[in-house]
Amino acid sequence: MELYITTPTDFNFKRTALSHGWAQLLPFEFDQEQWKLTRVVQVDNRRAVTAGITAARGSIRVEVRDRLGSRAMASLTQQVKHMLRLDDDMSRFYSLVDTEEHFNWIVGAGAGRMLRSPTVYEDLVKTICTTNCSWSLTTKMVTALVTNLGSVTSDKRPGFPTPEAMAAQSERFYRDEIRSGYRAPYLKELAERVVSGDLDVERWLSSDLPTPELRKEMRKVKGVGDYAADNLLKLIGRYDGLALDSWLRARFALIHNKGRKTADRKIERHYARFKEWRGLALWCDMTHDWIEHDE
DNA sequence: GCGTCCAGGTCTACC
DNA sequence: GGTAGACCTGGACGC
Repeated sequence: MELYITTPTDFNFKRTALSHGWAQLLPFEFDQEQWKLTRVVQVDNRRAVTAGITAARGSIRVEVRDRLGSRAMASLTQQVKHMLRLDDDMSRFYSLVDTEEHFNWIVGAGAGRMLRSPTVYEDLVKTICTTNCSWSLTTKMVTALVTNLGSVTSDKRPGFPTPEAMAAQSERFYRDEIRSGYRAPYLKELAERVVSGDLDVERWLSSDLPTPELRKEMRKVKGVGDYAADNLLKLIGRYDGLALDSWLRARFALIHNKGRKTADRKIERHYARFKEWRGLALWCDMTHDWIEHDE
């Protein structure tokens, strides 16, 4: 069965799907030939389904092979909208960048929506798996988590593991099977805190806390430092932080400083005029050429 | 094939 | 508040 979700006029499916590396991490998969995003989605407590997501005229087409009831369909719709950020209001960001020659392509391209997972928990685990390692190791860790612990759909695709499934594993499991190294105790502790109710990371999405305070909350999670917290803030829709990592620093140096190493403060000054949108302005600036032809 | 070096963020101890 | 060293893995490199 299939469903169609109307998209905002400024939405660009390609730019969103490939906004950052998340589409390469299970249980996301991206087929660049067909421009199809595949994602395993947990539609209720018992069932996960595979959703094939493609762009249609003025909407998103979501295809599932399973028959779903109305509640499961509503859950699927809500999660797809969340992942693609269809409810995000980009108008303030667009009005800010539209006045600048170097940035106004963002408006025309409909860029700026960063793909995210259905849950903050998944984004948090994945972010921890991006720290202090190569992208190939991140991919290995996430693949191992999903294939070892994810519940399986009717077409045998594993979803992202629940906090309960992760909390039930030993630290040794995370070291030996997931290859997460020193992150092993962090991942186990995080899952245990979420299961016990000590930590409710989903509430970060609707938190009233000012961003610096929320950032402090995030940094209390073991394994979450400056970069990881800023990255998570971006994924929940707060773009005050730049989330500078080695790739971004090198990329900025290449584009704006003739390849010379650049101090973080100089990068911060470069985007300061975008105020609470500076992290998004930076990200769009650095990924402009990821899509050859915008539509 | 083996050993060594290095990159990559965060944590902890220390000043 | 700032800094140094440890943490751990995989890739690059030299032998």
